[in-house]
Amino acid sequence: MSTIKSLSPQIDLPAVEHAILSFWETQEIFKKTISARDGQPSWTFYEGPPTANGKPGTHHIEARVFKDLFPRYQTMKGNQVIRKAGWDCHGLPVEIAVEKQLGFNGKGDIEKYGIAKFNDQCRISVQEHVGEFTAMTRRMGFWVDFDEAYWTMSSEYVESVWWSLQQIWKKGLLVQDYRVAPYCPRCGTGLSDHELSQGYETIKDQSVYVRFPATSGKLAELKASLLVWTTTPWTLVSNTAVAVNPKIEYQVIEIANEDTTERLVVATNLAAILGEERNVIATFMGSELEHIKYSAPLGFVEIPDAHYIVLADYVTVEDGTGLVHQSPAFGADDFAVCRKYNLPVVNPIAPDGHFLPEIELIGGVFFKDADKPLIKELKSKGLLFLQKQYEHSYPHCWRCHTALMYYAQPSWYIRTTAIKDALLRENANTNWHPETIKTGRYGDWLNNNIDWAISRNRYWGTPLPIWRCENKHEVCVGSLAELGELAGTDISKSDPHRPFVDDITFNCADCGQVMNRTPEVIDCWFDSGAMPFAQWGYPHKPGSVEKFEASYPADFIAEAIDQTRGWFYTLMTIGTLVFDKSSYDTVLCLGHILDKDGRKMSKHLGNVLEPIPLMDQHGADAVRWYMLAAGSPWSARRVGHDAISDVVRKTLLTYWNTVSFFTLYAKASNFKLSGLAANPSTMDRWILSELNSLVAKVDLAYANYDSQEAGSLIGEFIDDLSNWYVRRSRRKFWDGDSAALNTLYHCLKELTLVMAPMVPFITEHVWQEMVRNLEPSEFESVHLANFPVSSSSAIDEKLSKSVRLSRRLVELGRAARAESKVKIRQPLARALVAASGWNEMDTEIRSHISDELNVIDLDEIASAGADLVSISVKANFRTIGAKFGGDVQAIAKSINELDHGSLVKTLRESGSAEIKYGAGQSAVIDIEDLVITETPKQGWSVSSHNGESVALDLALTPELIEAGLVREVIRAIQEERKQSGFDISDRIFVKWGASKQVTDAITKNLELIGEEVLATKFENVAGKSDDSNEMGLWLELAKNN
RNA sequence: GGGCCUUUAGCUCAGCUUGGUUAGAGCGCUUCCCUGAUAAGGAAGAGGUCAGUGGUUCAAGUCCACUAAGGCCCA
Repeated sequence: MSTIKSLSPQIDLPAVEHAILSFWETQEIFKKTISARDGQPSWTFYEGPPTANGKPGTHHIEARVFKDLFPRYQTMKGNQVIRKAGWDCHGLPVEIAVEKQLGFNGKGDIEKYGIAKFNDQCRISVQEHVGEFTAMTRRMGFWVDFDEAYWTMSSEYVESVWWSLQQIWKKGLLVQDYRVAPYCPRCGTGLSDHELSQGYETIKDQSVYVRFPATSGKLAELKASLLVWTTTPWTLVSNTAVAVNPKIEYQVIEIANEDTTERLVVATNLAAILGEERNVIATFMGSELEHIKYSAPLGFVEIPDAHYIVLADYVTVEDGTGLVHQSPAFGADDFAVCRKYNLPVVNPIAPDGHFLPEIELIGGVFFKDADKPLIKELKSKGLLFLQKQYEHSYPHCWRCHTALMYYAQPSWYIRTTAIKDALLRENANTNWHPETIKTGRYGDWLNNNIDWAISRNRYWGTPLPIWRCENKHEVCVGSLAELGELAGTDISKSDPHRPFVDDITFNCADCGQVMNRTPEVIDCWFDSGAMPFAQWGYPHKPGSVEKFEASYPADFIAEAIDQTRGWFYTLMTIGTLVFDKSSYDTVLCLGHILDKDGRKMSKHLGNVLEPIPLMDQHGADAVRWYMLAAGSPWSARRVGHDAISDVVRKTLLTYWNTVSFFTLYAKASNFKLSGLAANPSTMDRWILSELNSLVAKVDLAYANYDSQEAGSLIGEFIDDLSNWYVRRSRRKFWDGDSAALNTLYHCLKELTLVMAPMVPFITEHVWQEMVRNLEPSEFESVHLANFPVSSSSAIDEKLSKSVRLSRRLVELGRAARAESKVKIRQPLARALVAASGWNEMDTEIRSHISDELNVIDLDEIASAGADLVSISVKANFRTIGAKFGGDVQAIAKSINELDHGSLVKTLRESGSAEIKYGAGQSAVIDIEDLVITETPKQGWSVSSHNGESVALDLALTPELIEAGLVREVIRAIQEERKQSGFDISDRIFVKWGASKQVTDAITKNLELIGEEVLATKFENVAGKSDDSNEMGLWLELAKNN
């Protein structure tokens, strides 16, 4: 039998965590948690790969904490949980980081530098940042297998992605089309809608109201000008038409303009913008205006056969003028409308976002910068009617923050609209947390689904594996081997990236022409969405088919809410496209992490909390607990030092100190582990009941992915254990009571197991230092152990209720004490209690109340005699309301007017009473319909709440006063013991002196005092006293072992 | 412009599903108490128009409608 280690209450959590980290590492605990479950059911989790394009931030901890908790829990429940790390390597974010590093400014620079060299730099950059993510991940205790990590840039991953694209292509769902799409002129690429959704920013633009003089038809006869509103003046250069809604009414209105008058055409509902003084000259329906010509606002570009009114249903009268300027190259609606009228698509802007150099005035100017000179030009031409600042949210590139333009361009699409029904079906089968996302944010998104624009005109990404000849014959390739076969060379060891793959050509099987690869790479969101199969190199890599099939779909994924249209979408969509089945069952959708003032963390604001320093200051456990249990995981949460140190003080240290307390007394009494007592005391039964219900409830909470509930249950139990069970059982621990120590040990051990998935470090420390110290044969690590099983027979609801009542009564008694100004150390003769449930209360529980309140007797208030007690009652609205509905107020009034004492007497004797109220009505009530408050009439200090009262008898006798003095003396000696740093089991020699009254009290009670303070020898030193305390008590202590 | 979320003490948040007459907790502050583990624990106090308006109801922080502010998502 090993001796028990006494653990200091002082603990340096971060230091302990570092020790635990190396223990896990050297003993390979993580690997063992997986190999120990060989042959057990598997529980699948997919790691959403972080984009390795920058430093990890505190917000990265959030999702990773959840991604760690549930796998740890499932492992303890006996499942095998494979956790493969992953890295999202491709895409614009990486390219942009490298561009910045190399001082580039656009695609031209990259091509000059060379795509091969550029992509090498991207590869290097990814590897650098992966190191920082690994360090953070390791420090926070997120167990994920880095050795087997998948990299989206690896050949096997790219080939797997190619295979899936080929599947989609074979179904006819991967096609090229021309469309107006959001386009970043700086990055030179289109953006997908889910990328777009990340970059809206509220900006102020100049909106302009411009006159387009009509040149034909009725409007020309009336000498009217169309009044057109736009928030993008730069698109006026390529104005092609003006759209009106055929079903909306328009007016020609004459207004005074300085010395003259002018006539303008606007929608009737929007005429107010022309001011109060206006004359309506004519009224037309939009449909009557079709084909009326107008003179183009700026004549910078030739647009033949254009500049007339077209009809479009999408035009509204919500803002502007009801006349919408059309520039088909820069708006999806415009494009569709102009195509219908066979109008030309004229685009004066180069792919780099600058106006073509030959254009007058604004040639070579960046599109956004052209607004100012164009407005000036319109003004000087007398076309500008009104200019107004307009605040709106406008899409920006999610990485480089350049304002996007809608731009007609060839693009590859995945026809996700074709599988919309399947997506809705899969979503319906998905378990969302929180539930509202399923039909809300995400469901809406699916319902309004549009095709996925998947191609990017960039460099560092999975190349689109499509080869075409000049006759537009197409081949989609599914692997390097397949490509090699077509090209007639072995390229299985080649890099599948640009530029090498671009060089591979072969002849078309149909027409014999040379086939070249289409130059685009794909949206990197496709890469990450393909991870369920691509992480295994499916289906090319040997063994991948089995691994994939065993792990699809995932039981569980978790990310922050911004992934609803990112990873959550691509994962589900690719799964459904390729396998007709979504790739996950349960998804946890977390709120964002904000700074302590509720702002986003960003470098500009300087409010970023660096994750590793944060964890080294407070401990990773504290940060984890905060993320999991403080506030709702679904809503945005504020993180600051105060909130986290609160977790340490309140939860972690209280837990640790209870452990430390146990070891201290276990050691002092040579504790032997002997299991739970056959006949436990009431207090032991109570805490074991609480423990078993804790285990059951936490088990359920974890199974439901509710870490907040688990945290609050654990927090309550720690409080019960430390601040009631231990506090109330202290004397038993001093006495080395084996049953109590065994109970406490059992509670701490199971608590440790229950907490282990949330706070893996401190629980491992307790496991090693306490559990394995007492039970060397226990599991090597707490994380290899099994989750405890709740015994329902140990749960005693009545007892639990009774103890809760006793704690409320103690609270009331303390309040009464404070009120009366009689210190708790001064014993009182008795207290009277009124509370329903009092009669059923166990004597042991009652004794805790009298102990806590330091009263000798505790009685039911009724025993004080009716004449000493005053009774007041209030209607219990909840029950009376349910029975009598609308009459409740009248009944309450009648109850109030009755004699309360006799009403309660009647109810207690006969069980019911008739209340007359209103105009001769009556109601029969029972005792439950009243809230009864009983208080002694005088000479008592009383405190009541919700019908429960505690009254203290304040009368003091000489005996009580003496007992009070003795307790003061004991307390003073204890304090002195503590100051002197004696061990808790040291026996002492007390030299003392005091005032006359106190000397008498001490002399009479030497034996009692000696027992309490472990004094084996006393000496009253004549003439010694200390005036610094009320008792004049002077003490000198020495060891007397 | 549309949708969703939030708004309760100086601060952070419960409570709202199922309406009930003294609206809670933690942090902070003041005063006090208690202490053979504790960085703890306890009591009292100050601090609330439960964002606003209207409605339903005997009764609204809670249900309904509208409004405002903030946030998120979308156009």
